[in-house]
Amino acid sequence: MTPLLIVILGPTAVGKTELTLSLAEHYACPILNCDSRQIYRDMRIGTAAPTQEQLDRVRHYFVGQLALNDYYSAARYEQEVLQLTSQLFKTHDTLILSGGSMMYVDAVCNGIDDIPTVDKEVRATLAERLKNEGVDTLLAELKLVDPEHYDTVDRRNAKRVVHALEIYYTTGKPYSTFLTRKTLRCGDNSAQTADRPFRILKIGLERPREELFARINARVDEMVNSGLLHEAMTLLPHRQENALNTVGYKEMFNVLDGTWELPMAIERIKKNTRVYAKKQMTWFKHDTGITWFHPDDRDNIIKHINKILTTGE
RNA sequence: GGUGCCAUAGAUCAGUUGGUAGAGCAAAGGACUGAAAAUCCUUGUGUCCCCGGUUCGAUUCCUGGUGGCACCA
Repeated sequence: MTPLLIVILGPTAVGKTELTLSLAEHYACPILNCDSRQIYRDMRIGTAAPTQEQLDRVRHYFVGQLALNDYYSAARYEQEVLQLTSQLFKTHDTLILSGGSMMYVDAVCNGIDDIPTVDKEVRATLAERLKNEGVDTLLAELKLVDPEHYDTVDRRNAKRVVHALEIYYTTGKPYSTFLTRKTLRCGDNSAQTADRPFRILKIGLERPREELFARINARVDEMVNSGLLHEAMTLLPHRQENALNTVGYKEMFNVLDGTWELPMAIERIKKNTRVYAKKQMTWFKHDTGITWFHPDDRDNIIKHINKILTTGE
């Protein structure tokens, strides 16, 4: 029988953590967390990472294992997950991957093109040039070195323009030559599905918007009560790290700077979290391979999984 | 009870020297290939409080009403 990777996904605060724990206990399997921020140490409160008590209940991977200045990416996550699953499937028929980082989910389920990692110095140089010369100069340069990508790139998005140049200056080859799939996103008709030595079952969790937003607001209040501001204070020296370019911390840094009052920051965290949840739903909406459930509908979720399990191949 | 000020988008307000309106915020929609909780794009019709008057035409001016705020009794 081909092993099964159960992927639990959905917007932030929908209730993935609790349901996933419950499923992991039911199927006696570990959890592969799929969250680009919970994977860092020292950001526990603001990322709503699994608590110590939850970590004790079920073996977790990809939680709190990176330092704030460690480089990471969706591609690296894909590799590490594939490596880990090849080990874990020796002793488990079923594994659970759970999280809301859209690109990470798709990298695992769908694969991601093989693009080199950007050279550190190239990145620094281009960041400096963007600051001094502006996007237009870099855009003109991209047009010269990679006209194909120039045609399709979002030219208002400096980050994309810069990245294409980073790849060009790192490898000497145009960025577009590394792209073999039309799109990354799952569910797109043009998307290729990666060839994996396991089956993938995608379960989406959703709630009515008002219900989800109420949970987000409540969770932010909880974070604040649990010491989010203090956590942000301890992280302040590392604020320039990408890991901390994250909802919850950005706003609290403003409070610590004295530019915002705390209530203002709390409102903005709630708002920005709602916006993030909306972006996640927009992304996942396209994926026709997802079966959607309410997080409270545990029995039907298990029924659904069992049906897939018993069909074997 | 008297006097003054205010009444316009979800809330806060701008504005139209009379030709039926607009900002920031909130909200909504979308894109997405090694930094993705990132980054970027798009979207503002609403009895301009109500009845009447003046006017070719009133949200704008005038009378009266209603509601709110302030001050005086």
